[in-house]
Amino acid sequence: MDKKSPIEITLTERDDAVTITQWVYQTLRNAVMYGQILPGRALTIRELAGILDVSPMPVREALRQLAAENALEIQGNRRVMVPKMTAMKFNELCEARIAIESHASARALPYIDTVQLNHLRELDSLIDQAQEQGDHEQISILNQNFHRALYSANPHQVTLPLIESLWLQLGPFMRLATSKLEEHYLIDRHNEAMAAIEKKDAFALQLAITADIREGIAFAGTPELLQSFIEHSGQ
Amino acid sequence: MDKKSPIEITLTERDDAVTITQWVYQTLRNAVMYGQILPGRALTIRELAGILDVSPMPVREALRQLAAENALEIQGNRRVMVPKMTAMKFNELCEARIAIESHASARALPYIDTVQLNHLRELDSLIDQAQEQGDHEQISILNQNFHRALYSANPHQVTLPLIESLWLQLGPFMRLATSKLEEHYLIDRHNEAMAAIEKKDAFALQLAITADIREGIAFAGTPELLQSFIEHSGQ
DNA sequence: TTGCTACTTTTGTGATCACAATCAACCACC
DNA sequence: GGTGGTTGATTGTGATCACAAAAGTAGCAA
Repeated sequence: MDKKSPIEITLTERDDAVTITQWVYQTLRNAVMYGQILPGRALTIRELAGILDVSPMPVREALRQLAAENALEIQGNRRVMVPKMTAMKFNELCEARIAIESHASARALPYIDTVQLNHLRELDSLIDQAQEQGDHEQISILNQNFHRALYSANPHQVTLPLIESLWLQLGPFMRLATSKLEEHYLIDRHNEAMAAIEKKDAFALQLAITADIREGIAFAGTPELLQSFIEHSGQ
Repeated sequence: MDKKSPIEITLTERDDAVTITQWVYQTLRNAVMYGQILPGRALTIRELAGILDVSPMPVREALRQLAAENALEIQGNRRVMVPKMTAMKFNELCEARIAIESHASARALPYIDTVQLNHLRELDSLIDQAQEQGDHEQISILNQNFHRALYSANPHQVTLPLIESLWLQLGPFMRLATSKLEEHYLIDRHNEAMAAIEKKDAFALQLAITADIREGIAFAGTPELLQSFIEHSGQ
């Protein structure tokens, strides 16, 4: 069963209020996002079903859903795997993030009221705390929450699912990157974003978001890290 | 069985080389895109399976896949339906199209060689022909092909799936709109786009794409049409 | 007529099974 | 020893079944 590289998936408690398919979906999604599944590693339904201790059926549905979100790739031989990364693709994903997220931030700005502003402030201070403690795991999660909260202020939001798809595709490689830039992430662009929000300055907000994204992944764009992406992707 | 409004889905020949799930997926996707399924209409797996004359299993998978692409909406009571449209949401979708597609066009520009340029020219002339014949069905399809061909020139393309998701969400309402603006769609922005491509002028290309999208849906933004969207959506 | 309750039906979920396509190991043959 | 074909195991696909939750319906009471 473990002829190929073994898969270590962190299992969470299964809530009975949630369908098995949803639980499997979330579990696999996290495994992809946290880079627990090597890109290029072929996944089989029955193997995952065995690991997660469920029947193959929920796994099938979860895999198909993740494939539809571009988190997984269905090869012609109808095998499923985490897509391999290339330097160019990584760059395209980052630029796409910037284009869509800066747009989403500007579109959300008019809807931000004091309640949401306070929520953002709260997240911002939590990020500062995590930064002091050097908890990069937490920083990454809180940073996502910050962005999500910002875009979600728009009640007619339609781009968030697209953005989440991009996050999912970048996920495993972002983590690889952020673990190495610990000391580089100095400037807190969120403060700039907060200031722009308070001034209702859409352009400044877009600049802050763009800078935040670009700096968060800039060091992942160095040749040696990009090379390591490809090596990891090559299985 | 037909207590609710009946569903008329155009059935295509099923190719044996293709899995049933894929066929069901394409069939349902077209049905959504062409507005054959009324927004708000609750869909049941068994009903669709009966219409398509397949077992419930492929329908389940196809529905889940379409839901992951935001073509369908899974309600809390785990019922599935085509999402209802609102004026604000329609506007958000259009602006998202402009943001992403203009970005995608600029990103594709450097990769367009003479072969792809000729392909685009061919599509452009086909659109002109269809326009002379007043075949709006064909115009709509060819227009999509034109955009898709343009963005796909980028070999590291990552935004096309996101764009297709937006098209899918706008699909049924776009058709409602384009049927009414027959005489309005006069200026062929594709010629401008072609000129920008030949000059390798990214900014001009973005402007042309933006104008093409905005004009194609501008008349759908009139209050009365938006009202009709909501009425149709209200089932 | 209106509101609630109990019952019946329908529906989504998930497990199991059958089958054809695919993959992997193996062996014969050049 | 390397190569091509063959057999056995594995896999995805799709059908069928069982079950609990949800929706719909009928009946009764106010």
